[in-house]
Amino acid sequence: MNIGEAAKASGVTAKMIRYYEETGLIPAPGRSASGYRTYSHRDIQMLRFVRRARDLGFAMDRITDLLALWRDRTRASGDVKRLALDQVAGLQTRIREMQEMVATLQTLADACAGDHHPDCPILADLEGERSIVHTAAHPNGRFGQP
Amino acid sequence: MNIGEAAKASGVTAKMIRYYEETGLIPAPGRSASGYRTYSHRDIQMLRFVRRARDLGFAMDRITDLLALWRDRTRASGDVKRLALDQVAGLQTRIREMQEMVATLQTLADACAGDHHPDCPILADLEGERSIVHTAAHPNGRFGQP
DNA sequence: CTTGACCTTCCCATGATGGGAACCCCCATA
DNA sequence: TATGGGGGTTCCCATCATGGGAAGGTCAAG
Repeated sequence: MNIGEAAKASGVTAKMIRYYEETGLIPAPGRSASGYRTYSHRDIQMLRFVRRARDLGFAMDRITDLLALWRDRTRASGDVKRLALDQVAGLQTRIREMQEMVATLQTLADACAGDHHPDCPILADLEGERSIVHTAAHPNGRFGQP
Repeated sequence: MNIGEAAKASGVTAKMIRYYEETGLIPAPGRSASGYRTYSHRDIQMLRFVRRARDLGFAMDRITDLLALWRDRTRASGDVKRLALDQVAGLQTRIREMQEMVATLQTLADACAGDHHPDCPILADLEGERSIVHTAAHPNGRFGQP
């Protein structure tokens, strides 16, 4: 299977497949005589695996861990489950942060007439000395991994 | 006010203040004789504004719009409110996506013994032909703006 | 043999942020 | 007055996951 077919079969673009290989997330596949990458059924499984893990919001380094467990026939399912539950916890944290944003925005919007007049509590709050905006610490980048 | 004080007063790092200026989000401030940037009270208000808007998850180009309305004394508060409610809608979409991920992960984790045995429905699902993972289209990047 | 669809590598860009180097400026204190 | 420390300035590089595109090689069908 060439990279294009592998991409179609796995849902990972050819570009991304090469990138994952370059960064060591996945091993380099075999090559045809003319230098084309060739992918086995197992490789497709692996690519699908990565794709799905991404769809669950896992960061790349977590996927590295998941793949290691996937390949390890002597793994403990408890290790996999822990990664999954950690991910749940991380997602829930970010969900909570966004829900706070929604609540704040909704409060501000409720206080705003929303007509043709210029007076606007939303802008007033954003510019002011004191504000209801929860100016939390966002340690990793902005909102976490994805 | 030099950039360091402006940073402290606004909660935006000096690095970010320069970056916002470079990208045109905020206008270039005055300079002292020796080339130091000097910030007025109004500038501090503006930086705080940007900071808070970021804390509410607004993308930079939306903040550009918000700043334009902020400066425009003939704005209609309805325009501001619309931006706020759009942001609420966007956040809610992303929240829903993440809640789906949580639900999927939780389902998989519940099916996993989580013991020392290698058998793991989580890994099995991720690698398999069919999966319960909702492989949605994530058009903008991964999970939307921030 | 040509054509078009594929593959290869290489470089560049994104958005928001941080790190750091090399250099300049200002003020207080010895 | 000299010096030191804590500012400031610009410039470059890195991140993370992804896409775009150029320049050139390969393959299969017509």
